[in-house]
Amino acid sequence: MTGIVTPLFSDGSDEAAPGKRELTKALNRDAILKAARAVFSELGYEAASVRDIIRRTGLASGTFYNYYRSKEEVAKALAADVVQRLRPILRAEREQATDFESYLNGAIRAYFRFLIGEVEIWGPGRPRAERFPHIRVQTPAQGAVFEEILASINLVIEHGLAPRVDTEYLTAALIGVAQNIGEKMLHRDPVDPEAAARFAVELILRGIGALPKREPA
Amino acid sequence: MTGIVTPLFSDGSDEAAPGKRELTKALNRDAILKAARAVFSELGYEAASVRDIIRRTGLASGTFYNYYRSKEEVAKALAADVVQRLRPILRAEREQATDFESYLNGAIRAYFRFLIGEVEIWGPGRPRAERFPHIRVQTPAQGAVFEEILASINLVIEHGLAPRVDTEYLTAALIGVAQNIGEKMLHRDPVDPEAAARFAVELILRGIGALPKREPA
Amino acid sequence: MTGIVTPLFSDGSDEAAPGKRELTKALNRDAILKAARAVFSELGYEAASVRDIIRRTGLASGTFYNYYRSKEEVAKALAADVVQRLRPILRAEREQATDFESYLNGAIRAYFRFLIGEVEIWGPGRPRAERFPHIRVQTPAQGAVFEEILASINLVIEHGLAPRVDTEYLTAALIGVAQNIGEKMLHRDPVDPEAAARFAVELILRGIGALPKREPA
Amino acid sequence: MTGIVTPLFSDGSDEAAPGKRELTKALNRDAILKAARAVFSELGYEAASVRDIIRRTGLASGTFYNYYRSKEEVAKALAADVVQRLRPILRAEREQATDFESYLNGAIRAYFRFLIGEVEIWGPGRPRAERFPHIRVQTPAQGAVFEEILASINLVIEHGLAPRVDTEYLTAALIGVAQNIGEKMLHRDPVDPEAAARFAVELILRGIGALPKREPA
DNA sequence: CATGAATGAGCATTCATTCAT
DNA sequence: AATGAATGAATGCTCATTCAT
Repeated sequence: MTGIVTPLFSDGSDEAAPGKRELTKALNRDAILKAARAVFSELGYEAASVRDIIRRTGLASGTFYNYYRSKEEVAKALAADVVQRLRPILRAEREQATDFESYLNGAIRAYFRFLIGEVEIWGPGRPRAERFPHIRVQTPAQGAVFEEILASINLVIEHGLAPRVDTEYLTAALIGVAQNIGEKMLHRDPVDPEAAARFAVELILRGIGALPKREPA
Repeated sequence: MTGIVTPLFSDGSDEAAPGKRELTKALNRDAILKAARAVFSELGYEAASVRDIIRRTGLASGTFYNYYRSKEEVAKALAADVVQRLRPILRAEREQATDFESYLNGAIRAYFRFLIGEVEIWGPGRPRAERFPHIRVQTPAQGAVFEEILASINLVIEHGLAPRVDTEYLTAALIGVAQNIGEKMLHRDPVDPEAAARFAVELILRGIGALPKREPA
Repeated sequence: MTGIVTPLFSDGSDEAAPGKRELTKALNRDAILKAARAVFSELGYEAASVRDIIRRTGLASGTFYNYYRSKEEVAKALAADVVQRLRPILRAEREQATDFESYLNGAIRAYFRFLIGEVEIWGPGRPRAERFPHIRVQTPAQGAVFEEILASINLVIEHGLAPRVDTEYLTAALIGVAQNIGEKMLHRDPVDPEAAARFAVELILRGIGALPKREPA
Repeated sequence: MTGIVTPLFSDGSDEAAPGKRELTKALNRDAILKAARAVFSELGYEAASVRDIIRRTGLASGTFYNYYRSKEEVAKALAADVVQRLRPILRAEREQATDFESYLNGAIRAYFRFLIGEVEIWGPGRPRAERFPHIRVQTPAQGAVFEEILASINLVIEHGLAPRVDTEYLTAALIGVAQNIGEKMLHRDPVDPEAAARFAVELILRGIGALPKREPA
C-alpha cells in the first residue's frame, strides 16, 4: 500500500525546484487524475466509485479527499484539463479561418488529431461496455470535448460565417458526425485522421451545399 | 402496498385462454417493465436501482426476482421490446425501397416518428443530467434503437444499395446525424418530424453526392 | 451472528396469535430499543453510534434501518416510551392533588419510584463517565423524563396551585433537586424512595414557606 | 493560514525572561485552549472534534499534538483552568464564613457572579442542542465547576458547619438548585445574580430550617 | 518546534439478493 | 407465486493520529 512515494534520492538541486512535499503532492494529484481517467473510461462515470479510483492509485482512501472533494470534482478537473488543451487549438482554427469551409476543415482535422492523443479517454475496448453493450457511456472528458466543439461552432456561426441553414440542426448534425466518425477512426489500423476528416468535412459541406457534387472516384 | 397481486382464491375457471395465473404474471411483468422504463429515463440507467423500479410498481421487492434476475435483465427486456416494435418498421422501409435515397428517406422518417411515440424514453428533462451536465447517458432502449438502425443500414448496404463511399464511416455519420437531430427535434415546439427528417436526409444524401446542390432558398 | 431468531417451536395456537413474522419483528424492534438504551446509558447519546447499537443486538447492520431511520429516531422512540409510562402517573398525581403541597408530595414520590423501575437508564456505574468524569451526559430517556416533570409542574402552576414565588426559578430549583437527589438515592443501599422523597419535598416546601420550620430531630 | 507561528529567525535575544520560544509556546497553548472552549460551547464536548479546534486556531493539525494528546486532555486543561480561577474564590468564602448561612450566601453569590464572567462556557444558544432538544450536554468546564462547588460544600460540612441533615442529599440538592437557577439566570435580561442568589439561598436555608418562614410578600 | 499530507479505522447509509412465511 | 425482513458487502466520507520535511 505505498502508492506514490517520496523519491528516495534527491537530485541536489534545491534552487527553484519544488520541495519534496510539493513534488509528492503533484505526483499524487496526477496519479489520482490518471486513475480517475482510466476508471471512468473502463467503468463509465456513473458506475465508477471513488474507491475504485483510489484503489487504483494504491493510496489510502482518505488521501483522495485531500485532493478532491468528490467523484464529481475529479470529473470536473478531468474535463477542465481536456478543455484547456483543446480550446486553444479550436480558437486558432477559428481565427485563421476565412469562411465556413476553411473553419470546418481546420476544426475537424484538429479534433481528430486531438482524439488520437487522447486514446485512453475514448480507449477502444471498454470492459464495462461489454457487460451491457447497449449502453454507451460518456466520460466527463468526452462530454467536455463535445461541449467545447459545440461552443466553437456556435461562435463561428454567430460571427456570420454560418451557412444558410437551420443552425441548431446543423450543429447537432456536425457534432454527431464528428463524434461517430472520430470513434470509428480510432479503431482502424492505421489510424488516419486526415482521411477521416476529409470524409466528414466533405459530407457536411456538400450536404449543406457548400461544395460541388463529388466526382465519381 | 400490494400492487398487482395474485388473487388469493381462484374461482375455479383455470382453463380460459391466458388463465388467471398467467394473466397476473403478464400484468406484473408489464408493470415492472413500465416502471423500469420510467426509472431509467428519469434517473439514467446507471443511477437507477432495482429498488427504484420495484418501489414504483408497488410490488414486493422479492417479486422482482421472480421475473428478472437483475437490473441488467430488465434493461435487456426493455431493449428487446423497443427493438421488436422498431424492427418491422425498418424492415418494411427496406423492402419497399428502390434505391438508397428512398430507403434513407423512409427509414429516417420512420425513426423520427417512432421517437415521438417513445418520448418517455428520451424524455426531455432528466434531472440527473442537470447535476453533471457534461455527461450524456443513454437508456438501454436508446442504445437498442441505435443498434437496430445501424443493423438496418448495414443490411441495405450489403444488399448492394450502397452508395460508393466508405460505408463504415457513412453509417457512423448517419447514426450520428439521426441521433442528434432526433434529440433536438423532440425539444422543439411543435415537434415536426417531417422537417427534421427532411433536413437530415438531404444533408446526408447531398453529402454523399446522391442529390443535386440545394437551390438558394 | 444470529440475533433474534424465529422460535424453533410453535405453540400450535394460531388463532389470534401474531404470525411468526410479526413476532420476530416485534422481538427485533424490542432488541434494538433495549440495546439502544444500554448503549446510550453506557456511552452517552452523543458518543453512541448506530453500529454500537446493532452490534449489541447481533443483528446485521442493515437490519437496523428496517426499524429506525437513525440514531435520533431510536432516541425519540426511547423517550416516547419512557414518557408514555411516566405521564399517566404524573397526571394522576395532579388530578388528586388538592394543593401544591399534596401535588409535590405525590409527584416526587411517583418520580422516585419510577426511577427505581428504570435503573438501567440512570444505571449507576456508567463506564463512559469514567473515561472523562467531568462530563455528565443525559440519555434521551432522561431528558424526556425531566421535560415531562417540568411540564407537569407548569401545568399545576398554571392552574393556580402555584405558591407565590418566581415560578421559573421555582421549577428550575425543583427539577434540580429532584434530579440530583434521585440520582443519589439510586446509589444507596437499600434504595429508599420514601426517605428521599421526604427530604426533597420538605426542603422545597419549607423553602418556599409552605411548611413550618422543622423540629429538631 | 498560519495562525501563531514560531518566528523563523531569532533576533539573537534569547535570554529575555520568558524567551521567544517559551512565549510562542504559551501563545499557542492559549490559542488552543481558547478555541477549544469556544468549540465545546458551540458544538458540545462530544460532538466537537480535534479538527474543529485546530481549524479555529489557524495552526497546523499536527501542532495540536505538541500541546495536548487528545481532545480529552484539552478538556481537562480547560476544566483545570476554570477550577483554578474558581477555587480561591470559594476558599475565601469558606474562610470568612462564620456559619453555614453566611457560607452559603457567599458561595452562591460568588458562583453566580463567576458564571456571568464565563458566559461563553454556558453560552446560550448551542445549535447542537436544538437538533435534539431532549439532550442536555455539559462542557468539561461546566462539569468541573460543579465538582468544585461540591467539594467546597463538603469541606464546609466536614468542618462541622453542617446543618443537621442528610448531608449527601443536602449537597445534591444544593448543586441541583445552583445549577438550574444559575442557568436560568443567564437567560434573563438583565442578568441579575443577586436576585438569583437570594432566591437560591433562601430556598435552601429555609428548606433546612436555618431561616424563619418568609414573610408574605 | 511547526507543518500538513498520508493513513486507515470507523461511521452512516444503501442496495442487491435470499428465503422463511 | 407474492411477500418483505434479514443479510452483509459496498460506498462516500470524516477523523485522530503519525511523521517526513
